[in-house]
Amino acid sequence: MLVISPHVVQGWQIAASKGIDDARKMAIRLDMDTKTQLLDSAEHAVRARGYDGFSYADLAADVGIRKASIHYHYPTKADLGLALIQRYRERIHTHFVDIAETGKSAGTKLRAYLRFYRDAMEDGDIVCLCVAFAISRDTLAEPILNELNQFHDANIKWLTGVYTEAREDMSIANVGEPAQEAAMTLALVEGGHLIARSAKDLKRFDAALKHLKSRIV
Amino acid sequence: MLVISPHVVQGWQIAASKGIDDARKMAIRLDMDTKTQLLDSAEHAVRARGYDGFSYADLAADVGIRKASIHYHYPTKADLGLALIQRYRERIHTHFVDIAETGKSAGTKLRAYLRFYRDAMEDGDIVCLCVAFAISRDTLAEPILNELNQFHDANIKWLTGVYTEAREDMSIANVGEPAQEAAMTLALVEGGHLIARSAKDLKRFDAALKHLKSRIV
DNA sequence: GATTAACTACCAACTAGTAGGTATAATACA
DNA sequence: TGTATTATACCTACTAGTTGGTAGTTAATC
Repeated sequence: MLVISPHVVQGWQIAASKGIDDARKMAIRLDMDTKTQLLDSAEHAVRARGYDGFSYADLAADVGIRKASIHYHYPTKADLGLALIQRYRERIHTHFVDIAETGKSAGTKLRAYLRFYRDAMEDGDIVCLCVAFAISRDTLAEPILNELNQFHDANIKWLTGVYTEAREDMSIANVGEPAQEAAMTLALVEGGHLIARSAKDLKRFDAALKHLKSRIV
Repeated sequence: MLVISPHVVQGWQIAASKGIDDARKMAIRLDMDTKTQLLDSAEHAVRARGYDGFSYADLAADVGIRKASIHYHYPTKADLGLALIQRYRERIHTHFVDIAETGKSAGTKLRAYLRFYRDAMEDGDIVCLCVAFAISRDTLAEPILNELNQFHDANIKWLTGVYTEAREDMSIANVGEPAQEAAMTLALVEGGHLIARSAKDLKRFDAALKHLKSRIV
């Protein structure tokens, strides 16, 4: 059952719905969902230039509405920041579940994790949202900080599970303490993002991860 | 031979010099070298809040001169940024030379490198200058970007040397391709800085590096 | 007398955010 | 079914404060 409310419905879903004429369909499809468009634009901006590196004016120009109208959707920048990281965390959670459900070996799961972080960089010009947020740490509101910590904890927890599994199925070589391996892996992908971004070269990311990848049998 | 020029002389050096009366000595010592004070303050600010997270107003308040006076020493923010990263790179270069000259094993050198990056975090509230700069990458002037790349290259080169040495003296276990190990190590310390900063907890840095450290025999 | 290192007093552009208005759509009700 | 009300999603116009940066002045030192 589809409810026509642009705030929760994706463009492609609207296109598949019935009872409204084609012109209207296209109109909704074209301006899509403003709230989502704002999140998409803001996320790219933060990941490319940092939380202090983008403004409501940039956002307005990118999305095509007036600056003041953004405040209708996200009253303050902190509200927008929170929505940003909440969606980000949900997205990565979904991905974790998807990988876990494949039932493949721990090594294959780790490979999928690393590929996810690599793909997230686009052409090496954006980093993980949490890398960008970490820099602005002490200008951030408490709820955002809370989400930031939960993001890291979720990563560590998931990775610890994978390394624990790897000790049984032997799909990764020389597995040490799973929690330690997890901390190392997270630092490696986030650091990999950073040095790849510095040089604007994805090969740096690959170089940083090659050693770990070679341990996957 | 000491030359009394506040631009290049440290406070403790002036205190040890002769030929100027005590009152003057103290005066120079107290307001130290404004240019250096500005660099120190700016470096801490960038590493704590990012390049876009501090202003000339913050700096002026911290150092105790007026905002406009900063422009006398560093005409533009880009000039200040460049001075910042140049000094940073020189400092780390000196440290590399110091470690190399000890003539100790490759493992001991790597341990010194890791300790240097750990100490640089203070209580987990500042990151490597280049981590902060990487985020603001596309708002940075060309010469700063150049320094940023040179910083990374210097790290990779030095670490590659250490790992090459380690293959001979066997002071690090299971050494793979030195250049790859170097890329991994740099990503690890920079990523370690980030996740430690996110949680404001140095233990995260230690956790991330424990696996690598355990390979040092 | 020139240089150094500071100052006061600006400026234009930009920052997040507010006030109040408008057109359109959804809903409530006679 | 037609009409009034309310909600949505934008708009123009504005504000107070901040940003990096400039112009011109002053006092002390080489």
